[in-house]
Amino acid sequence: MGRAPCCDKANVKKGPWSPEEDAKLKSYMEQHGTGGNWIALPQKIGLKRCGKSCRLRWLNYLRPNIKHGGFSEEEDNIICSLYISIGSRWSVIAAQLPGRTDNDIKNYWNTRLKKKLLGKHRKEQQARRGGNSTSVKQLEANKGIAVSIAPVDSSYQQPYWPEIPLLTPLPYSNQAPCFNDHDSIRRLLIKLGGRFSDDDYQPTPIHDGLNIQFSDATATAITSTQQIYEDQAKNMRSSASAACMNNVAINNNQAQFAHTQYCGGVDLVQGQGSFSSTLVEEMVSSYPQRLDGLEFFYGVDMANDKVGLIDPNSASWGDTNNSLVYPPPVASNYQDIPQYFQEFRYPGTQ
DNA sequence: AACTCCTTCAACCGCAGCTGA
DNA sequence: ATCAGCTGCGGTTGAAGGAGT
Repeated sequence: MGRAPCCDKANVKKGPWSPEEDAKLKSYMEQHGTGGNWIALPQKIGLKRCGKSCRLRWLNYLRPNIKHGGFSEEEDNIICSLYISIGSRWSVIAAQLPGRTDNDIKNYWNTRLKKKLLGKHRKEQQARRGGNSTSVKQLEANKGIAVSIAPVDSSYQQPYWPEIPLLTPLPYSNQAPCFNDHDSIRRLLIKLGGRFSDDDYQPTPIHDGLNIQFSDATATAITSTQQIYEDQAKNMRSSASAACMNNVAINNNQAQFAHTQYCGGVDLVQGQGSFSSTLVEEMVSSYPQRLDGLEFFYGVDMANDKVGLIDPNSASWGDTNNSLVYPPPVASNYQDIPQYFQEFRYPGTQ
């Protein structure tokens, strides 16, 4: 016996919404709100729609202050930076962009930003490697297992490590991090949906424990890439970018590989939230201004627009209402926007 | 003009998590 | 502790329109 359907599929209208339906829903929502029950709402207002469909229509289209299209460069930077940091958690990303919906951002990323980024990245790799790069199609074909495959032969040169793109320091980022206790960080990360190990640095082959079968060549390349990360991390332990690589490359023993990440200039696979909490703590306490997009570690209470300790048990980062009512801090100048993204957005201007 | 291919984006679907009984 | 109902999320689909031939 399967799960009971949320509505009577046979008597439910699908497809595009008519202006009349929009008007009904909008008018009801403005007067009454959901009444705490989306499922019952369509019946109340005489719509032959699934409750989920009503919710989606309201959140993505009818809700006040929704912006469509026309993403600014600032928004591009924020989206890219957050995607790099946290992956495809569109609701969290949307919460950083007032008036934007997760659906919009997701569409924008999938149809435009990703292509631009990959295209740009490939170009640069080709330029650097004389055309020996992983193609976009290959990356896509790997179904989220996108790893820039470095040649493993003896002539292999130092890999290309551009700076991790950095957001302009946020207004509150010069504050001392509030999450300086191990458990708070860990609980918040769990709240955000990750799984985290208490184990500290434990070098583990990047492909260990994965439910993914790599070809020998790919596995070799991943191992090789991991070695590069480890070497880089050892050499650059003092930078957040090294810590990022270190995290991603090493602490994947519990990983559920869900996201294709672009980090540190290399497309790589990031375990879903399997950061070492100690490393996170180290990053937070030592290099707060370099935690791209991870400003939630800084303890900003968005709901009250103040810096302070968020109760990790009550913080709700997916709350789109907050994003509308309390605009998040946004970079206000471009002097620190990474050259990479400037070039990516305005090719050939530098 | 007609056709095909590509891009965009609104909407759908299924799953996971939360909550209350 | 378990279960059912509901919500929220992210991946995917498909219609519509634009671009190219």
